Amino acid sequence: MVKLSGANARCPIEATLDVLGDRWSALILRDAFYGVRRFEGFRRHLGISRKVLSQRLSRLVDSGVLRRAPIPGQAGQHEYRLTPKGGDLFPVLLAMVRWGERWGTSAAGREWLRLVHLDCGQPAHARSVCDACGQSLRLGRVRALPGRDAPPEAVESLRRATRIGKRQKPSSKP
Amino acid sequence: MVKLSGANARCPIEATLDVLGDRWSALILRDAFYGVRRFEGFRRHLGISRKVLSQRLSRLVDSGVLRRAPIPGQAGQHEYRLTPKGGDLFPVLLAMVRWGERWGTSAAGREWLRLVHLDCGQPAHARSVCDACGQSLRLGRVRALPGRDAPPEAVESLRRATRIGKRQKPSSKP
DNA sequence: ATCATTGAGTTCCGATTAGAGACTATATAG
DNA sequence: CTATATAGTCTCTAATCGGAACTCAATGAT
Repeated sequence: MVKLSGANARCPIEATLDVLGDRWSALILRDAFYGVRRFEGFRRHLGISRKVLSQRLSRLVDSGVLRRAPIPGQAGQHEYRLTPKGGDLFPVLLAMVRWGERWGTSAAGREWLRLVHLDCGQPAHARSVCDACGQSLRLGRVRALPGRDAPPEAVESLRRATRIGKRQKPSSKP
Repeated sequence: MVKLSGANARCPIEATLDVLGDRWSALILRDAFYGVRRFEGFRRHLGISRKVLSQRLSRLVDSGVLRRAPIPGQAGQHEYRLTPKGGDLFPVLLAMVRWGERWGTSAAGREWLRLVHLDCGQPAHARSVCDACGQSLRLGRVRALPGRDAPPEAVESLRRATRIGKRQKPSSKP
């Protein structure tokens, strides 16, 4: 929808937003996780216009998260299925479910969706843990630093963005 | 941006998308996690127009994920800070980072961002685990079912959406 | 005291995009 | 042969976006 801004072009969050950053695309993927596969299925469940659905599906296919495959017995019909790349968005959706259940305006306290973890049979509430130590990743305990491949202008741009308002004297007496 | 569709009005993912479903809002929150707090900081780092930034910040404040507070020494100036509700979106962002690092077009294999987990000192890569049993939540191992409070029309709507194309005979001989 | 600058917006304008709905094309059921 | 279902495309209008200019208050510099 919007092209990437230069300095942040490789930011992994923006890369994800290229796929999920549009409301309809996110909802289509949610429906795909629910098991919807057909054009008319998405259209009816989402109440989206055909034009926009067509555009979004094409984009999702182009970006490799959905695959369009003809249905064998049904000539002229096809289905949209998650690729491995698309399936890997599942944790993002799970995190959204968790937040929505906790904080969503009309969702709070209600069980709209029941996720069952087949491995343990319990309701599955997603928790984000550190890959390395297994502890929960909480906001204050994670420090975001520029990575090895962060372009200098991105680092500089962020540094300036966090420094607004702290007016240092540009020159005292030399 | 878009109002919720009736049958899914309480879906927790849609509740989350009310906040994160717009690209700019998501990027503003990302910057907030990076530590950006001021209007001009967001504007400069994101390259967003003042008008849209103003609208988005107002919306994020209205929805309770950011708090607008005056800066003591600096009359007329204020900063936008994450509320607890906003800070709780962190896992969603972490999941996006993870996906972007794995699959993002230009991000794959590059370390643009380095997240350090202060509790263990290692690079923090988020993993989604089941709250109950602690195992990783993988797509095929989680079944999504309608919850206790799912309105019947939502269940019915989804059922129909996943049944498209399986033409059953509507009536055999009575 | 005055002038320039910065922060934080608002307003206006032209260009995009979205959505509603009509229209098309193909396949199958009866 | 006709009606219906799937999967789109096309057109038209309404909303939204980005850009630039404008406002307004508070500093900082001269």
